[in-house]
Amino acid sequence: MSNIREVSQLAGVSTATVSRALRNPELVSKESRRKVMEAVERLNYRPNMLARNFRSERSYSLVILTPSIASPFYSRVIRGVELAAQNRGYSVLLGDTRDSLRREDEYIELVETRLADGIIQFRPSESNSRIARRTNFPIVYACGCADTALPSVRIDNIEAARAVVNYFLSLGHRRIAVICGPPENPHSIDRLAGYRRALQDADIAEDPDLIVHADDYSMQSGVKAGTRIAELHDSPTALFCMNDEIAIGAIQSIKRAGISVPGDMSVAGFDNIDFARHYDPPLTTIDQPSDEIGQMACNMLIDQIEERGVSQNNVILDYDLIVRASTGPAP
Amino acid sequence: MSNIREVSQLAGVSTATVSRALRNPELVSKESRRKVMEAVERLNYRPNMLARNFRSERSYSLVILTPSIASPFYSRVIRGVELAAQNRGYSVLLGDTRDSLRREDEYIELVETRLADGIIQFRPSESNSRIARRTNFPIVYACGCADTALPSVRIDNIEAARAVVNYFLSLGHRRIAVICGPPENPHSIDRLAGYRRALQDADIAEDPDLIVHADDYSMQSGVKAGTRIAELHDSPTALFCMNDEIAIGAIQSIKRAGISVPGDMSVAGFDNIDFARHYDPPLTTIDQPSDEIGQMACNMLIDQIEERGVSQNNVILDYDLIVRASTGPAP
DNA sequence: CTGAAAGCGCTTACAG
DNA sequence: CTGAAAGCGCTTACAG
Repeated sequence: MSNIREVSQLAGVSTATVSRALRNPELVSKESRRKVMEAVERLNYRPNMLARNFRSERSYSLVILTPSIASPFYSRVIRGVELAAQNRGYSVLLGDTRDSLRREDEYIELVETRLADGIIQFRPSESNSRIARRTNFPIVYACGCADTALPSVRIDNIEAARAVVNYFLSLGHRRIAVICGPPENPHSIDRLAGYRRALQDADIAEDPDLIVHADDYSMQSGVKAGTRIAELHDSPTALFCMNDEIAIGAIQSIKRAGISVPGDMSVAGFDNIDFARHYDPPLTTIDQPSDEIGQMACNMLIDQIEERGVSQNNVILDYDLIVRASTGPAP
Repeated sequence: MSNIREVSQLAGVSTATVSRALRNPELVSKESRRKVMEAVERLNYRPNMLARNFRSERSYSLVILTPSIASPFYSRVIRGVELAAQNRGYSVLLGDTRDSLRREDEYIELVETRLADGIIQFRPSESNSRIARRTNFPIVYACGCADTALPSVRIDNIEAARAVVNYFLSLGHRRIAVICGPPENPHSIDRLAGYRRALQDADIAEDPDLIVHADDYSMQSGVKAGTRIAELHDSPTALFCMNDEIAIGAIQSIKRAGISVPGDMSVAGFDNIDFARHYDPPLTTIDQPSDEIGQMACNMLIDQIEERGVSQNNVILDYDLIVRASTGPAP
């Protein structure tokens, strides 16, 4: 592998000129530039980025901290991050934490040891997080909730959940159930707040039987929670699930119990994952602008890194209620 | 930020001793170790990995080259890669190529400029690839086909496809259709070969009408291809789809056309993505050991990097035929 | 516009 | 077991 010295010798200039010709061509005469480029070409020289990064004290990479890369929703946000990062010359390091704080800590280490310039955090909660204690590095929260003062990009979960329930109400539903994620999960808390607000505004008393918590946001948990909904004595006519996977699992249980969707019960999800429109029935859901969230979070993070100032932006993007065949008028 | 010199001064030893105490503690006396650790603790010293990597000419990171991270199957393989990488002290750089050769090239640059030590390639075909021309860096193909001489981890696609068709035959089906991916796609080629072999062995003449090519491996393309299957004059009683997304899209079209699955037509997929078991009907499919493929590919790559020898291993893992409710006896 | 030179923070052969 | 010293390949203030 050739280095900058060999290039400078072949080109008959100093290493400084080679460096300038490569990084800041405008600082160098046309003639020098030509000689350097020719030498680079002949030697098939590729700069050693390990040296460059070390010298410039920048890794030009970002860590994505996510509970699971294998989530249909998050993986789309990650694509957005990655696109924006590549456009600005940054690489993306995958930090699949598998919900383990130890693993998360290991990825935060990457920033502390300079292997990454900043973090995009998908986990909505700051509690127990090492990040909560040491926020002296660039970070942006993506897809989070209102509970962070740090820069973030997200939708308004309370309003979006409220929109779903209001839509049910407009169809004449009065007994509306909800399947949340885990009780302490910030998304669950916000979306449940939206559910409650909509019911209150419609003067409908809350029925604790209609509020079910799933163990997590998986289809499997949706199956389990859906079974409980299907077994209710006084059956609801509508069901709001806090993500599409839970909705899909729940519908499976509900159909299996002989309840038709949406004939007997309307079901809505959240996120608008690719599968939503291909399920049977196609799923009414909240569309989050996943790509845009990812790109914006990434650009905000890089701005933060490059200007070395901490912006306190909390960007709230629009969601869309997508109506499909899984919901209909109250029976 | 403190550096190694400050630590050495506080500990009263040389920087060499600090370095050794941190990387090869066994080379250093217990007493020195203690002093160093104490100083590290007091200064909250974190080694500058940018310097360490530069010095040791290693980035300790790998690039994953994938057409899309937002694929339910690949994202699970990626999780496996990431787990194995973290266990061995490597980071994973995301190379979502979006099927663009220009983007793929930019990621290969990372290896050429030392920012990555090797590549895990998911794209099965080598044609048009820069990799095909410059294979002088560590690389492992994951989930590929038989067409590479380079190290790889995969299942036997021909045999797996054959197993699906043989299973259809055992249920009494004789008119068996197939929806492939794009014609030039290596997975399509292999799986179609398996389909053909099974039919030949059963002395069933091939009917070109029953072989349909989808534009890609998406559900949307499955919908389109499924429509063509549903419109066939002499309807098949079984349909093999080359991945689960196509199968899901196809089933949607088929059901919409009034054909019951599996009553009138059995449908099978490939990959066993999470949604397969939650679809309606739950999907018969080929389970690929995604996590194991990812971990093994990663470990093979790191072995290659660290031993600096190119192993020519082609590892072929077992698949499983998972029978669910989307398939049944021929009508 | 250009070059000589210092230096980024480590690691590692070498000598003791 | 330890330290002094060289050096990895760049970048960049400095002087001209």
